[in-house]
Amino acid sequence: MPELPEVETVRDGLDRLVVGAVVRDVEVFREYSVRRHDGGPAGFADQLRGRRVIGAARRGKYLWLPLDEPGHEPSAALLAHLGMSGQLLVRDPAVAGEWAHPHLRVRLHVDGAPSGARYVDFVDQRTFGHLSVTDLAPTPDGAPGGYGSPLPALPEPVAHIARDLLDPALDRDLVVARLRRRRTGIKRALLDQTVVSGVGNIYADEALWRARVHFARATDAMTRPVAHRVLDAAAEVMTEALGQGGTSFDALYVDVNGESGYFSRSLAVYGQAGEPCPRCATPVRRDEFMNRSSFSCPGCQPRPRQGRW
DNA sequence: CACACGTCCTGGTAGC
DNA sequence: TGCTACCAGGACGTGT
Repeated sequence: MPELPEVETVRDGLDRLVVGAVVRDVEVFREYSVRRHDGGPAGFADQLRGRRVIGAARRGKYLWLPLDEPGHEPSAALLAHLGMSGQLLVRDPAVAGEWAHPHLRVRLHVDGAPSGARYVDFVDQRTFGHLSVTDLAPTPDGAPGGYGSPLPALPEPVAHIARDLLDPALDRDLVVARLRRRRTGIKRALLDQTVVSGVGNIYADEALWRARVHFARATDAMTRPVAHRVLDAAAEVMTEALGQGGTSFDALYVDVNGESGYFSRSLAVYGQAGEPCPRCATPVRRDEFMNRSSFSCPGCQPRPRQGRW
C-alpha cells in the first residue's frame, strides 16, 4: 500500500522526471478516477491542457503538481491520491514501447519533460485513488504547503490534513499534545490524518512494534515520553523504508519507473502472523481491528488492561 | 467468498 | 438543554 515512503518515492520521481513539462493532452479511461472534480473528466482535461508543471509536492499521502499561470501566482494544481493501489508511471514509449496496462485509468501526454518522457500514466487496480485539479490556498503558517512544495500554498482538499513526520515544518510537540488530548487508542490516532499524516496500516504496526506499544493503548493515558517514542519510531521506520524505495509486498506498488521497493523484506510484524518476533521470538499475532488487520507481538506489546479499540 | 484498506460521510456521543 | 467537537464505523471499489 502506498503510505508516506511510497508516495515520497513517487514525488521524488515526478520532481526529477516531469517538472518543467507541459501537458499537451489528457485521456480519461475511467471516470471514477477523476473524482471530486467540477466539470467531470472533460473539465479535468480542459484545466490541464497547455499547463506547465512547476513542482512536485506532498503532504502525507497526498501528492500535487502546482501548475504555472503566466503573469500570475500559481493558483491551481494537479492533485493525486494513490489510494490502495495507485501508481503514477512516467513513460517514454520510444524507449519502453507502447503498452495497454489493464488498469490504466488516466494518461497525461506531456511535452518537454526533462526525462524526455511522453506519458504520465495513472494506473490503479482497486480504484481507491483519484486525480483532480484543485485550487491552491495560502498556508495559515506561511510555511511551504508540504514536503517539496515550492510555494506556501496547499490544495483545498488537503487543508484539513496534518503535516507529516518528514515535513521540516512539523511541530512534534504539538502532535504529542494533540495525541494526548484524544480519547481513543493509539493506532486509531496514528491513522487519523488530521493528527499526523502519512501513517497507514503497515507503518502504524511497524512503529508500534518498534516503540513496544500495543495498538489499543489509550492516548489520553500515554505519557509524553511514550508518545514521543511512538512518533520517533514512526519517523524512523518510514525513513528507512524511503531509503529502500518503499514497501511492495503485493506488487501493487511501484515507483515512477515501475520498480518495486524492497522494504517488505524488513517488516517485523506486518503480515507476519505466526512468524517469530525478531526481538523476542514470540509468534506474531493478528487481530481484527477497525475492519482491517493489526499485527503485533504479544511479548513486546502486551495488551493494556484498559485499552481503547 | 472473504479479504486487502485509505478516505469520506453519517450518525451518535461526550463534555461544556 | 443546546451546542459543538469529537469519535466510531460503514461504504466505496476491484481482483485474487
